[in-house]
Amino acid sequence: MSGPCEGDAEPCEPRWLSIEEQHLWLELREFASGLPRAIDRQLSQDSGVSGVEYAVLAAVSEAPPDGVRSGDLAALLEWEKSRVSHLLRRMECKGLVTRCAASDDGRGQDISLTGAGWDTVRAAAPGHVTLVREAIFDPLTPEELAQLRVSLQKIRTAAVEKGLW
Amino acid sequence: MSGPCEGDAEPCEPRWLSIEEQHLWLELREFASGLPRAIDRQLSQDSGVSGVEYAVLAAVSEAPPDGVRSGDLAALLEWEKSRVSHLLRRMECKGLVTRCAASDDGRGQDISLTGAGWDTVRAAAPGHVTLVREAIFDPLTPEELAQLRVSLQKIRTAAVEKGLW
DNA sequence: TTCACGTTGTTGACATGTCAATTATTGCGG
DNA sequence: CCGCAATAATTGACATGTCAACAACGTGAA
Repeated sequence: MSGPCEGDAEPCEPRWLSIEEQHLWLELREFASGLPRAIDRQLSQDSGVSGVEYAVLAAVSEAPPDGVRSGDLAALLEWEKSRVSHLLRRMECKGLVTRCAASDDGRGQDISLTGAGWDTVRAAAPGHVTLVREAIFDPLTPEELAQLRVSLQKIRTAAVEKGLW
Repeated sequence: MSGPCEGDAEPCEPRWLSIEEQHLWLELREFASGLPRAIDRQLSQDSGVSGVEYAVLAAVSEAPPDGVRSGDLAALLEWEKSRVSHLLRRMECKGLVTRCAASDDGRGQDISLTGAGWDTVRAAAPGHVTLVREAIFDPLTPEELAQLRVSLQKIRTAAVEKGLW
């Protein structure tokens, strides 16, 4: 990241990262890969579900009781529709969710939690919240938390505006 | 995350997340999944390499010219050894890196960049740095950047201490 | 030397994600 | 009613990551 054309003459337009910037950048990448990994480990060890499975269970559990559309789930989670579809099929095989044809739209599928699905979220939620609290909220002061949220929002907003993200 | 046992009587030990906390948590997860995705898109569109491939190319390019050990690479990137191994095999097939038996240790493999590998990093680096700058460093003030790094470090340190991460 | 053990790295089976079709249905203009 | 573009979701091929087993090599003590 210090730039493989440091000494070049011609197109040295890009402003390479300083040492400080490199450190922050490294920290960000380790965070982005480490956080999902930590969540995954805790959930699979303690509750037998992966992080993505828990995300679906949690999302469906907070939806109206008559079920959610697969597409809405994909939009909510910001995932590919096919990813949701594959995952739902596997979760249906495990008996965590059910898919039944939507009443109003013949194309749609209404997703709901099974009894086992509810049991699993309820069993997994406390440990998950505890992990999140210990890892994120406890180590930082309220001011730091507020600032963190602002910074992340700025980053994401800027990226969306520029077509990245 | 608001807690699926809100009204329970017995084991309501976990401190559920407030609305504010839920928002930050959502922002963090979207960040953790969106950042790698943005990097991946930019790199594959502009340079024909995936984000992970670029990470390896960059890491090897900054190593001593006689090559790096596969294990050191895995440690540096905080990846599984087998992940590095699989990826290196694919990158060798594409002609980006070479693996030759280490001179001192018969088990080791010294990884080096091929000419095409060097060409690829050099071509990809400017666009990559520009993306990082536009997405991360430009939208935030120096104070915000410094605070961001501190916060991320605190989070990671605390998580490592507690055996999470 | 020799043998047990730790280290280095690879492999294969499997879980998961992405992308490009494909299917089925809806809604709408003619 | 018919045709046809848009929508909802699935499917299959493929890329990638994980995990556990394995093979090959080094190291040190008996």
